Amino acid sequence: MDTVRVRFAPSPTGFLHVGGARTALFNWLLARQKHGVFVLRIEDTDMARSTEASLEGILEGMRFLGMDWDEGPDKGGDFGPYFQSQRLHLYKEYADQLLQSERAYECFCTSEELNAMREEARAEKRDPKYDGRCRHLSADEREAKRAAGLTSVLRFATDYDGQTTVDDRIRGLVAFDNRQLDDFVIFKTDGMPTYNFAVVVDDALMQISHVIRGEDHLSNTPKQIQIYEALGFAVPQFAHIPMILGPDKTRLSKRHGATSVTQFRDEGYLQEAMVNYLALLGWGYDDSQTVFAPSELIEKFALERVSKNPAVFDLKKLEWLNGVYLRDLDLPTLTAAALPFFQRAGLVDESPTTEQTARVERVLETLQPRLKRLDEIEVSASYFFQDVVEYEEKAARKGLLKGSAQEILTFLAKHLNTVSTFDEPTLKPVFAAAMEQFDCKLGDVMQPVRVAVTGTNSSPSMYEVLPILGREVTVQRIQNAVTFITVKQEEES
RNA sequence: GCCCCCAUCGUCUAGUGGCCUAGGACACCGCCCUUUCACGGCGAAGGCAGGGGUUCAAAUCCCCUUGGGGGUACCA
Repeated sequence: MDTVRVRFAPSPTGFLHVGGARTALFNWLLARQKHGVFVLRIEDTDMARSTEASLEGILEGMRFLGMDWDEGPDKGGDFGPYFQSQRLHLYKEYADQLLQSERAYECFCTSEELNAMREEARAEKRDPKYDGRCRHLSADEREAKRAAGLTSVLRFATDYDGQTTVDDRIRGLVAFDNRQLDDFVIFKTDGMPTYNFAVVVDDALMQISHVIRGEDHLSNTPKQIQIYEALGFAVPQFAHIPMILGPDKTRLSKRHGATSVTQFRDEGYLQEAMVNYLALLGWGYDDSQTVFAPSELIEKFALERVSKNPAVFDLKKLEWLNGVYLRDLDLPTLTAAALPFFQRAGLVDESPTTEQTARVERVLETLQPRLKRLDEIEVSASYFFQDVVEYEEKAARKGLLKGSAQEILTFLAKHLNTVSTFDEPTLKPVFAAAMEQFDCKLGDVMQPVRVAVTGTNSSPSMYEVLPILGREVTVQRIQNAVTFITVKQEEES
């Protein structure tokens, strides 16, 4: 079998978004599974919108997801260059070939003319297509227009007879009537080729075997097939994968919140979780499995199993999956992944000491079962590193300003000061004593302590939290809470 | 407008004519575990868009309607 050569061809006009990443992923998975080649090609022919920053963002996103490319920027390869802006001579060459064979022609129409043409067509309820008026200009007429200083574009001389059929790996045979097409532009006045032309020249020259891309490209495929044929190129296999939608069922965009891959990384999503979730968007394996490690995806991915219908991006499921992967991490790995988030939150120094790192590790051990995103750390781990300066209103009301909380805390502050070590075996008797003394349930003594030391009413077990904080801090925070209660009570009366 | 694609629980999906009284996962709800919050366990609720065919038999095949998405650029 021939080598599988696939490509991801983003245009550097924004960040790598979820949709693009999913397209890249399907290409990458196929390449890796078939021991083929994954090409990254930058489609930067839109001079006005392409930026260097976007390119960097896209590469960063690709790296974050672990999708390495065999040919492309930073890598080179035998089919370069991999920036369309550097392949102009190639597009020129093939455009000339079309000119020679009269499958392309110069068009001198201005945009005003074109607009008028479309308006008129609409008014007469005809399709707003280019009418081919420059197609049969004589050599003399073209010369005259050039002499008059008119600029021109190159248009493809479309074949209007019959149908063009796309043989799609996912959708089967899709037929288009050629009369639907028009003589589309292949070279712009700015000297750049248009997408529909450049993509064909590149995919053919780069010997791409499978063109896997979003369904939004399906309707343009017949145009491209006509170019392949006019140029005598072999037509690759096509696979148009479904779109990704927002919760409102419209195409996913910034309006729907985070859609940039690097933003997800910054919010504390793991590479594996992200890749797993993206794979699930439009692909499924069987009736039982949803968690797939990257290596498993490479093994099990199949174009045949890609769904035909658009998928709604479900942040909740991504979060759940991220939690699954977070819980699966061993402590050193989790610590390495989470440290930047502690630093960003100002909980530890930029160059943490070994004691700090050890503490972070201990904290993570207790937090791990409830972690969904790493950026939650800023909130859920703060009390391990910083004083509790205020209590959540609800937590204070239910945990401190109720029942005998003040007496219980006073009792605890006194007795916790006497225990030798500070761990579950030594702590337990103290809480038991408090329960007996105040004739109450364990929760009645734990909740006040929890609020006192964390400021909230949700945290890991006190038997885990207290040893990490140590006796001094614990007792201090309990005393602070007692003072707080006293002040509140005075305010009341 | 015209063309193309699509249509199973709220969401992602399994299902390729009988195995379907339609399976799983997330979310939701309830219960258990429990010092809170999570985690975990158990359970409930929830779907074949509608209408016609074909067939002994249809979620599965065909047609229509409806709905959604995409294309129709000198964007990609």
